[in-house]
Amino acid sequence: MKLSTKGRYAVMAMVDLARHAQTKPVSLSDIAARQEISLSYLEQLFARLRRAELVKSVRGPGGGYRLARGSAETRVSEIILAVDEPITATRCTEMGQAGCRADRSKCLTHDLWEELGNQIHVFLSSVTLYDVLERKLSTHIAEAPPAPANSDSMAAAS
Amino acid sequence: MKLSTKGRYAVMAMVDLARHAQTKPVSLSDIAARQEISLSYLEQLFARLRRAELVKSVRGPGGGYRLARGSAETRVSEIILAVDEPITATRCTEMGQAGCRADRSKCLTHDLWEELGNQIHVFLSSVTLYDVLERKLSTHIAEAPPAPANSDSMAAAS
DNA sequence: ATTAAATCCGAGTGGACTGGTTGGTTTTTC
DNA sequence: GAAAAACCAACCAGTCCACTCGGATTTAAT
Repeated sequence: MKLSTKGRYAVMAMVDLARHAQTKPVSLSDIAARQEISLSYLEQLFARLRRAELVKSVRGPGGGYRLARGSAETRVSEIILAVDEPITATRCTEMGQAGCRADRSKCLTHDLWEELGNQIHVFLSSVTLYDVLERKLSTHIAEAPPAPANSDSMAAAS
Repeated sequence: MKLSTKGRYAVMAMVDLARHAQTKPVSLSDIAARQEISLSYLEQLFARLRRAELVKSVRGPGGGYRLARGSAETRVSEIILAVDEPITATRCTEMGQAGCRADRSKCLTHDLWEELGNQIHVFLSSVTLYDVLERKLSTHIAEAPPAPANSDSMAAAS
């Protein structure tokens, strides 16, 4: 799973949509204004979200977008996968299959990246739009490992 | 924490170094040949790794690099932080402090990205070079969440 | 002393990706 | 018919990545 700002914009927009979708569909210009994302860029993102069947569109005046499913049934991982198509990892041409399997010593880190991908996916799959809105983040997953030495600084995932 | 291919190259190189550092220091041209990374690019990466005091250099013929600490005392998170300087997250100008704290509704996803950053950091901090070499990845951290709906596809983290 | 192996250093570069713009067209409501 | 909205296709400036090039310094071996 690729993690880029594009995916984050999409999640921001979807959270905004989930928040403001009561009865009427929500127009992209509303989301653009609230989230300070350019309208045309949002259009590109929502074209992908629509193809992934995460949202439904209503055309014409008073139209806009609705969530295809409920906010509690839409997981963050799905949004990111929809806009940020996977892309192949560094060497190992694709995760499980051929390529890297050949020369074992050259891809010692293969398992590491695969496991990291699992971690990220598990986490983002465990969070729905509803969770984000209600601030019910499941912090239950990880508990601090032994981690003996000095604590190095933390930053945003990009 | 930023996740890019640069960080992955650095980890690949450091694992290679840990593997081949017996008595002699390991030259970058050896690592470049084994890992198929350009020598000059490796030089840039190791300049950062040296400044971060993760490796020590020995100049002159027969020289090269050594791990500054043992492979079991060098965590993957440190390597990535050394080469891939953090960079500020999307909106929220920096994680904890000012900026995004002001307009709460605009940054509903703040907590999500912060928690994701925590997850990634915890995982990468729990893995040392020794673990990667010995293939002792600590998969103990995450256990599958409820995850009711269909399982969407998995891919590499980038 | 020379040579050569290696680390160091800084500048530059092609390509990819980001975030956005422009300029439309269709659909639909009023 | 006017206007609001989704749609769509191209294009673009900036940035970063992975890499190259051309050196310089240090030092071991001859």
